[in-house]
Amino acid sequence: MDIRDRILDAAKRVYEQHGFRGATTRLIAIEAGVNEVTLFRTFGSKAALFEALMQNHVSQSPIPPLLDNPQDPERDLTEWVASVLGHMRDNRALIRTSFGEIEERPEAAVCMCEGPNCAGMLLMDYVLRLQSLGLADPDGDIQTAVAMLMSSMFGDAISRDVMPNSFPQPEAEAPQKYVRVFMRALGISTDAARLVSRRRSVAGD
Amino acid sequence: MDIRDRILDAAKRVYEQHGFRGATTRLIAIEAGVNEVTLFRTFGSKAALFEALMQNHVSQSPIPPLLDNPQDPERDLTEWVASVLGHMRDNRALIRTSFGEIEERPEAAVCMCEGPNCAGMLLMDYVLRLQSLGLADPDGDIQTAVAMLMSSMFGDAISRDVMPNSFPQPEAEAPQKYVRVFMRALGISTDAARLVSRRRSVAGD
DNA sequence: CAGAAATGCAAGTACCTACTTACTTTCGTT
DNA sequence: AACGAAAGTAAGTAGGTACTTGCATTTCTG
Repeated sequence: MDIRDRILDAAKRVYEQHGFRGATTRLIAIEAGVNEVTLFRTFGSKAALFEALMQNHVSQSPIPPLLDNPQDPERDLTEWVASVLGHMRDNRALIRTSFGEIEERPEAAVCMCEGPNCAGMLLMDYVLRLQSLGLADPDGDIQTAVAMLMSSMFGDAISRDVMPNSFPQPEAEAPQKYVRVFMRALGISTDAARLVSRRRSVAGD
Repeated sequence: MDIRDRILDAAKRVYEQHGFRGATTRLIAIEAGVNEVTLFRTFGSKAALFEALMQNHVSQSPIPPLLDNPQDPERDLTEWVASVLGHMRDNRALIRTSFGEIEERPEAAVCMCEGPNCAGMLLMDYVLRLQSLGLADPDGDIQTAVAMLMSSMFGDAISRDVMPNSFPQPEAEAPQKYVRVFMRALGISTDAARLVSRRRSVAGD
């Protein structure tokens, strides 16, 4: 592994645990198994290191999988929520730490928001498509429901380990439970889904 | 104002902005308008100061208002959500900062969770009461819906200023919107509410 | 194998940190 | 006016921080 990447990796781990101020160049160098001087020779300064770290993170953060034409909404949504929530959980320490430093270093948090922001728009589009297909109540407050589902994933990802009893159990079934409540709020019933596939197969004949 | 409280107040402000490491005793003393030595004479150490700060915060954090017997669920819930969300918003910097330091100093974050934890239980009780009164669908996933509403408030409080477009607009109407989606997910209709008041008034005759 | 580039090592700079000590000033109470 | 408690002031300690410098060592490359 490249020494640059090794330092970036170490910096991420140390940052997650100690924050920007606590992530001393000495700690990062030790964690990376390199000399502290090498760190400065490679990145120039601590600030530059963290800039590179953030760029690195966004560039290799998987774009949330797009949802193709709705077929089985519950299955599609559950799979999607599981994926997005999984990604958020994997990065919970990073999200928490950068959010905690919003006041001092907003860039990091803003950078962490890009993914969820984009994911929310995808979800919104998907539900609007459902609605225009007549598979969701025409008077449902989609915008609010989407915000709530996104917040549910956000909250689950960063708070579950602190207050586990406040979240759906078991952890693995959370995506399905969130999706079911979400669908119910928007009047997307499983029956409607079946109706569609029937309608589709008829139209396909 | 007592000098102790002045220091505690200043410490809170400085901590919100700079975190534990960044909240130097020097900065706190300047912000409080007292000498740094006075700070140490009053609290003994920086650690003790922050312990006092947290105790102070929980002690003067208003217990979320209890919900009495359900009358107009939408109005009750909206009022309650507005109050809880308002409190969370007021403390968003504190919540974010302490959550960001969970890995290093879990006490602070755990302390911030007490309120929401208790609020969630109150909400759950309320909805269970609605359900037992036949005012909510008997097969609704109350636990999940409550978790989602709590997460929605949490997310709104700490993320709205970073990604305003991802949350219901305008800000002031967010509580009502959250509650309506919540009620819909659990089959608590406004009609049901009217039904009750009618039932009540009949019973009262 | 030779030269160059990358890395390690030891030491040092200038500054910040929590915290202490010794002394002086302010101020309310008697 | 006298006393004592609470506050301020100045200085210092011991350690940590980002970052630099000079030189030895390794490692890669032609």
